[in-house]
Amino acid sequence: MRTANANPVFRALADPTRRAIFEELTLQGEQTVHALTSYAGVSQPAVSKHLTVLKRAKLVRHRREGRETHYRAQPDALAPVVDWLRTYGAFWRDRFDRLEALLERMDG
Amino acid sequence: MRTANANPVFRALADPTRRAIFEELTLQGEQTVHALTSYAGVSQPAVSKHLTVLKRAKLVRHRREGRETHYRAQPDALAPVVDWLRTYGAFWRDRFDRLEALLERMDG
DNA sequence: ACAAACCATAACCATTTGGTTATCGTTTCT
DNA sequence: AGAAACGATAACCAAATGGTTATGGTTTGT
Repeated sequence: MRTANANPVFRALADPTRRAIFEELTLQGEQTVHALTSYAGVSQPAVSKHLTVLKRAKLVRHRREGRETHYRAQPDALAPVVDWLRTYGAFWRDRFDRLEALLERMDG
Repeated sequence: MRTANANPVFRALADPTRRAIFEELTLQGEQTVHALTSYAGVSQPAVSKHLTVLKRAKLVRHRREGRETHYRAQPDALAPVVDWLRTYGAFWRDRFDRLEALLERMDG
């Protein structure tokens, strides 16, 4: 289960509107496309396209309910980014590693 | 000192060639544009442009030495991404928070 | 002094991206 | 049944992106 392809995730997070949508879903929970549209300040088709990109990165899931589609954040899809930071964010790596060691000792 | 603008950083990390350059600088240390060019598999001007983007995100620093320019990674510029993950990566937030608490107790 | 090496910039190009309006298929409401 | 709401898709467009070759300015080597 080690780190899926990071590229779609980094790509998806590169756009501020997309990040805003993901943030909204994270903070407020599941939302319809309609609700997200009034939040995002762009047209409904634009939101649908952003959601498609987020979907490809597995950062959101959707659930159809009648005529509406409910989207929710899937934050564990951020794992590739966390892994990447652990490997290349030298400044942070030590802290991550110390965390892991400590947690394992605690959990053990 | 809380979290500079995250956008240039996310943008910079969105391109795989740029990530590869940053990774190379992180793992191998300071490098000239020439060295990075043979590593990256694109033309020298392309590398220069990528370095400019990384520079704007403060992910790299450069140092002129005669006719060559040495670049090195500046991984603490990843801080905005880490902060963002702490806020919106709900799945990871607990671990981050536990880390902070533990480290503070240890350092104290 | 001349030539070569190094790197940034300019000029250019094809593709991708993020947005729009228009439309279509469903589902719900009256 | 007919109208309205919801959301995905199509068609389109301007701007941004990532790449190229050409060039120019320094610095180094002969």
